[in-house]
Amino acid sequence: MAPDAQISRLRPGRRTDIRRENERTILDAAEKVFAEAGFGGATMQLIADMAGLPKANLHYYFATKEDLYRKVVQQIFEIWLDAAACFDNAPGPVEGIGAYVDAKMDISRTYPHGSKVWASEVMHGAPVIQDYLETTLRDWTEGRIAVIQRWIDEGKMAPVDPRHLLYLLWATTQHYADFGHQIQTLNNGQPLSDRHWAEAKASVKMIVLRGIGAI
Amino acid sequence: MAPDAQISRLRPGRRTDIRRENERTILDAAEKVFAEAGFGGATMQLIADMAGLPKANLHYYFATKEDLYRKVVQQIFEIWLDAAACFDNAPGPVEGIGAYVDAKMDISRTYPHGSKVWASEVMHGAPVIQDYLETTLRDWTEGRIAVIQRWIDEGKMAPVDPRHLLYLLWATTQHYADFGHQIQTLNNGQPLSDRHWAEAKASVKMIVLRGIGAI
DNA sequence: GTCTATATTTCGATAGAC
DNA sequence: GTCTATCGAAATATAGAC
Repeated sequence: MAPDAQISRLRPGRRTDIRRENERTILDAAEKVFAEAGFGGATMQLIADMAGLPKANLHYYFATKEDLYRKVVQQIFEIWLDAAACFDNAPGPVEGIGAYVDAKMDISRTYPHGSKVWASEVMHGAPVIQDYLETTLRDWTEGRIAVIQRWIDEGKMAPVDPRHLLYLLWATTQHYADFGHQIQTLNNGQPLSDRHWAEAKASVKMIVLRGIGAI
Repeated sequence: MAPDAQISRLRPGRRTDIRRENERTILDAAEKVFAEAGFGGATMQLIADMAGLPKANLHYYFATKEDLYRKVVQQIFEIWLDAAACFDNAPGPVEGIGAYVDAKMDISRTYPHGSKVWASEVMHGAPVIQDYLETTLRDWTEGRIAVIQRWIDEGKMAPVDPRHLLYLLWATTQHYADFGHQIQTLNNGQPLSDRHWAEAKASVKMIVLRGIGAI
């Protein structure tokens, strides 16, 4: 009897664990390669090498290159949605938008690859996740616009267009991930330090919160 | 004698005109295809079809796919540099930054493809134009930081970090080009109208100029 | 300077032994 | 579940007639 079969009987969840582990390894490698090369520039061979697996194994876990790509895009989108919780239930813009900027900036630092894959997908016309834009993202946006409008009506901030304020927040926070290479080059080739990131967060919050008349 | 040779002798500049015309046609087509498909996703065949020329002609005017791509990236970079003129010689941030936002927003509307190609190039680590980042862009940035710092010292605006202010301006203005598809989707699938663009400009300028304490 | 035909390479995907 | 070998399609680039 093969050793694998023995272990499989001793630990019934082993087979599922292997699947989950390998899928995680492949997804992480894919996120990096898709971000660095784009969908067209990425090759299954590159992803396989990055994951340390034979190319055929990728096709065993993900039927096609597009399936794998779709999973990568979904990941970053869910991370952003989760981070938006701090936006709601906030008493006013200082707390709500301040916390949202902090969360988005942390994500840009932690998941720069995912942010780039999303940006690339949208830039190319969202061929894979157009339905997300039209349903989940649209609903989320309308909900946050309502919150901002309420703050305006309550006199907690100046009457700026909530939609363009959201665009400014998305653009600025994601810029630190998507254009991270440019920022690093302008920082003498060095990655931003903890202090740099803290300054970036503070600068963005200062300009935005004062810009909307909240402080 | 072939008709071409006749014309060539009657109008000595004809041959150069044909070259310039064809190069322009190919560059325009390439900009669009590179923006929509990325470098890896773009094919010489797609660009040739878009330009209405046989694929072999592209290789006659541009030796390789990468040569053609490099020219496209250089184009948008020069357009942005030209637009920065309004930044200098301005008496203060209201005029200088206000004009810069207007100019960058106009470019985002007029050259959305070029902006996307640039974004894609930087996101992938600037493999082709890294030297531009380290020379021209770095010099340009340092110069504008000095201008902003002078405005701060003269009490014309609040003491915000000039570097992060520039990043916010770049991110926000280019967002309307790079994420134009997302913005259009959130605008009920309709492109932004003249009125929409005017509102976007006004919103950005209002938030930024008030955010830096200039108004 | 133009264009058809093709050489050469590379990629996504699969077959089939283990 | 793993991995080697390979197929068929598609891409870049070029050769050579016109």
